[in-house]
Amino acid sequence: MDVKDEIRASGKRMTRTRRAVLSVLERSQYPLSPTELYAQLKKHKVAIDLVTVYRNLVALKELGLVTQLELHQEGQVRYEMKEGRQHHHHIRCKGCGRIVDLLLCPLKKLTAVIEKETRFVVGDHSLEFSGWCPRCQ
Amino acid sequence: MDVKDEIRASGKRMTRTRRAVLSVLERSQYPLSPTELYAQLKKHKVAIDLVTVYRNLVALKELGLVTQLELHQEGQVRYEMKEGRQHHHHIRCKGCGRIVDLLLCPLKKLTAVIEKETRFVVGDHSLEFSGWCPRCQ
DNA sequence: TGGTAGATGCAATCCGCTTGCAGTAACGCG
DNA sequence: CGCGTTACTGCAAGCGGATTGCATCTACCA
Repeated sequence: MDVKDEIRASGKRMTRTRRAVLSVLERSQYPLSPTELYAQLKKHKVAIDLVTVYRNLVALKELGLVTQLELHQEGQVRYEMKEGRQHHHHIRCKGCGRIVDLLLCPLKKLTAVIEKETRFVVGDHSLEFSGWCPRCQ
Repeated sequence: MDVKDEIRASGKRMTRTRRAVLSVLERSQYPLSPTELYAQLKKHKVAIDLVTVYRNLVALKELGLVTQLELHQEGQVRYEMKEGRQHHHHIRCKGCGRIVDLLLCPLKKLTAVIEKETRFVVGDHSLEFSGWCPRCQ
């Protein structure tokens, strides 16, 4: 089942703007904020309103096609395609803002420990690093 | 050196409102958002403006007396007293919003791995869990 | 190809947080 | 103890990210 079918199957529609939003997200090397995504769309001459970008991101998140993340002390959210990529975290440079994927997650074992200790049922976790990238050091 | 001396030593002053802000933070069992802190102060009949709460939190953070944290998907920051407490993380209930301390941090070793892998110099990290507390399950 | 319900654009609004500025008060010094 | 410096406060206004209401448009299936 491709993306269009997945969207249709949920009763949503594959529109011109939705296609454009997906296309920019797919091409991006790093997670985009709604504003950055909007800017990209404008650069590609796509006629779209910022509100529509927000609403599409919500819809795609509900469908499980994109992941929403909040980087440490950024004060805004970011989105990236989920599509086949495994669970991972990020590190962000305090100098230039560059964001890099971390392909590790040390938290699987930890979840069991936490559930035992707190009697919570653990759902999500958020783990983000910040620091200084090679160029900004 | 007590809190008042620390404040004075940095050229700042121990004012009526700052004392009140510290007092509420010291008594709280969990990290408070600026708005929650403001509400507490009002409840205790302290005459203070929300802006002053914000400015005091910034000042206390600069002094290293309080820690600012951002819980996963909350869209606001929280503050807690640092005072003698060791580095820790939190878990928040998606049902009732209750916040509980986790007295562990599995990330000391991980930092070295990340620095080697990415060539970043790792500064801060943020690790927050959410889930369902015993009562809300 | 027409009907209908999801999607869009625009304007307005919300909410957390910050800034500018004039007036107030903490506190070290004489 | 009172004075002056300067940090602090309150009020109003502003800002940026995100959301909502509503009239209009359009995807898409019968």
